[in-house]
Amino acid sequence: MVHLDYRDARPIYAQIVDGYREQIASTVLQPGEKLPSVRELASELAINPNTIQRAYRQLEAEGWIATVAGKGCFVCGGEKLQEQEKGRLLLEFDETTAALLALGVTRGELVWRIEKGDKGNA
Amino acid sequence: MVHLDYRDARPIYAQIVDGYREQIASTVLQPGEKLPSVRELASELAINPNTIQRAYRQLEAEGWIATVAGKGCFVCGGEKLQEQEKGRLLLEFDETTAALLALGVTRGELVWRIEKGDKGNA
Amino acid sequence: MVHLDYRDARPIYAQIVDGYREQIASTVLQPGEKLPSVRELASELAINPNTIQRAYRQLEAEGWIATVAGKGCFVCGGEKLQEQEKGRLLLEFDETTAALLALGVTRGELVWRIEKGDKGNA
Amino acid sequence: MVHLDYRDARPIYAQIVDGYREQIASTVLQPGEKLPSVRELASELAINPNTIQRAYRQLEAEGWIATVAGKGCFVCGGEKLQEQEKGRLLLEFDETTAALLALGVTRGELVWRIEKGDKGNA
DNA sequence: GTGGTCTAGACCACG
DNA sequence: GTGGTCTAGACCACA
Repeated sequence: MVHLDYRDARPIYAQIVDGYREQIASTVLQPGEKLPSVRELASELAINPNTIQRAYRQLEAEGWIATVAGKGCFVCGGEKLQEQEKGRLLLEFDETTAALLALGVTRGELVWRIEKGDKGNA
Repeated sequence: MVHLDYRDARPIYAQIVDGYREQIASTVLQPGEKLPSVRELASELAINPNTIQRAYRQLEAEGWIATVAGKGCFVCGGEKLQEQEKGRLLLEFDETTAALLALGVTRGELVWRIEKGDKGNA
Repeated sequence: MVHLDYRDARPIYAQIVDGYREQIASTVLQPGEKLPSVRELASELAINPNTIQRAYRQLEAEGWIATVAGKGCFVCGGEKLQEQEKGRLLLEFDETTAALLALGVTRGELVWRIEKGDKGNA
Repeated sequence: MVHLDYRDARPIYAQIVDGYREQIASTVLQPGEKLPSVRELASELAINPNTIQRAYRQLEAEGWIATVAGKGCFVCGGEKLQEQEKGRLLLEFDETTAALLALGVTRGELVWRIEKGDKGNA
């Protein structure tokens, strides 16, 4: 499922796209898995089916999912996409790191923040 | 100065806000320093003065600058704001880190990316 | 609705902000209630939609309302905001009280002014 | 003296006017007392003499001070003005009280806030 | 000269 | 139809 926030600056359809993109990229949703149908998700989120459809259309255009007429939408097995997403995130990682260093945060503190989750996340 | 990218999804005024926020947060712009006047920056960037004014208004609302009518806009000396910004960046750092780990990037690689700049920035 | 006074020193947008802030703080406007649309209010008050939009933007920045693009602006359920507003008013109350005492008004008279409305408001 | 705050929304001259008005109304400055000269105050506050002059002009127009050419500016003995100011403050007091009651503050708490300063201020 | 306000009207994204 | 952005240009108060 996806979490909607009406106070978020992003339009609803974009929140859905972002939500699924992240879940697919991180393999929370496995390749081949079926997404909820347009009507189903629309009624669950209490929003217009058109909005869902637009989100699915974009996810398909980006290659994250494939829609099979009459059957539903399924997660693609996209290694290339994961690579692309990884590249984007690494860039963001480097930028954030640089900004934090400029603010006086030490490399040691950043390393510590990476290591600290070690116990909980395997 | 600030770099505008018309292909960027963010509206112009937001690009200006983000640009100056970053420069102030990283002390590239020192407290007390004067920002270009509304009209000046507008003509340099070839956009409407209203757009600049909107950006400056938001920077003031966020506490980054103080605007003195008839004199100009000046960078605030904001330790508190830097703390705030640092918190925001650390949050982003953690989120990006989590997403990368979920994608199979190892902690070691992230740590390496942090250390690698060590020679250049000391 | 909001009352505009062109003889007021405050700019129009500020009068609108103050008017709605007061109504929301005093729960005359209940959380979830919809504010008039930008164009609607603009035509009712016979002023430019941009001016309304600026007022709404500020109300949102202060956390009083949430605006949903394409749907409208809605009053937030803000207990925290009411607390904030209460603090602001108490400060103003103390300052006014101090000034009146300095002018020779007795504490008894001020207390009387507070009690006098007792019949009407329970 | 008067306290200036460049981050205050009010223009500088207005801050000066408000500051002196308050001090005269509360008899911190006694009738007949001499105000600092335009040049003197201007250099103390490190602002343009024109700004001081404008403030003094307005204070004179409102009847709080009288300027004697070649001698200086002096506080008027203005009972009528104090009455006027008292009326304005009482109105503000009533409005603030009403707003606080609407927010659920009890009359008892307001009365307490009035009485509490009783020891310190005689 | 500075910033602040406001108008008039355009175009866009969203639902 | 909704709000969001931007332009063009006016007038004002202030320093």
